[in-house]
Amino acid sequence: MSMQPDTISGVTTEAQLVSTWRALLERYHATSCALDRALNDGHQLGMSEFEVLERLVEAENDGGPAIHRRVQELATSVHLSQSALSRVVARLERDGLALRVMCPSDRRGIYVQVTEEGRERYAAARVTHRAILAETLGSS
Amino acid sequence: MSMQPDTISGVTTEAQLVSTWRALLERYHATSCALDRALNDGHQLGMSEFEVLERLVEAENDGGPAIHRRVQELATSVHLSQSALSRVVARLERDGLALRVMCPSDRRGIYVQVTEEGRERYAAARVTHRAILAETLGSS
DNA sequence: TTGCACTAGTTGCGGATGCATGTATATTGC
DNA sequence: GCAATATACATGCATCCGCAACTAGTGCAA
Repeated sequence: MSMQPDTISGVTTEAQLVSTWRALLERYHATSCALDRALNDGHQLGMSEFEVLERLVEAENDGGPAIHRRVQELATSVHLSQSALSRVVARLERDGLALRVMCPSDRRGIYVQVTEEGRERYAAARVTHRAILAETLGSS
Repeated sequence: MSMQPDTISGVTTEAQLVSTWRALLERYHATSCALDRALNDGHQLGMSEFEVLERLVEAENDGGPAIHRRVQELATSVHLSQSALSRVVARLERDGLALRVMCPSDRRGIYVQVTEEGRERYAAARVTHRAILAETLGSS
């Protein structure tokens, strides 16, 4: 019965919006489920852990071996709350994949540094990660 | 040092795949966070609850007022595990938005039926939902 | 210096999810 | 008809997440 969605102008239709959103959800869930399962099964790594490791390794490659990352900076980059990121880092540290280093200039801040084991674990997981992306996103 | 990504052919580059995936994550998180907050604040509804209500209402509109949905069917439709969906339905029922009806032909199965209050709550939330989609996905 | 507001990160807590399992019902093979 | 197997949903449990509160450190101002 009710009011039709705004189909008249060239502006995005409500129905189009919804179908875009559903497609986005579909792709997101398919990919993240496959990723999470593959990373967990093959590398004992959650998606969040992988994403954080990737940022740490990228930062190292970009800026030389001594560049680390601030916790907050990492949080926005991987779309997690600060508290969630704090715990991801705690898990990485517990598993020997990263290190918390006190920032000397501001003793509240923490630098997060990937360890050698972290680099190796990431390198291995990266192959799996890219393969899943190719499988799942390639056939979009 | 290492091997370059497969940049040669017209096939999707690894780097393209990753940037596609990151963009997807960005859009997903931005939209789902905004949605979840708006639905919670304005309508006491989680995203999962909203999605399930939407499926129930759609089923009613498609097939007349007596059509319900199987739990498992709903689960795949909203990208939740069967157990998660069982609990979503439990919450909807607790809040008076849906009803579990025993399926007479197969007494293991249950039909989920939206209540009048559920329809009203959905109708109100729908406006918010579409507005957020327009804001967040429109400016893609 | 001392007081106060602000920032960085951590932690208590409640909620949502997936996996494995449990319970009840249906179906199949004999 | 009956045992074995499969299906549909519910539940115990562990994990992860966000919010709010907390701790520690910084900076500014009187």
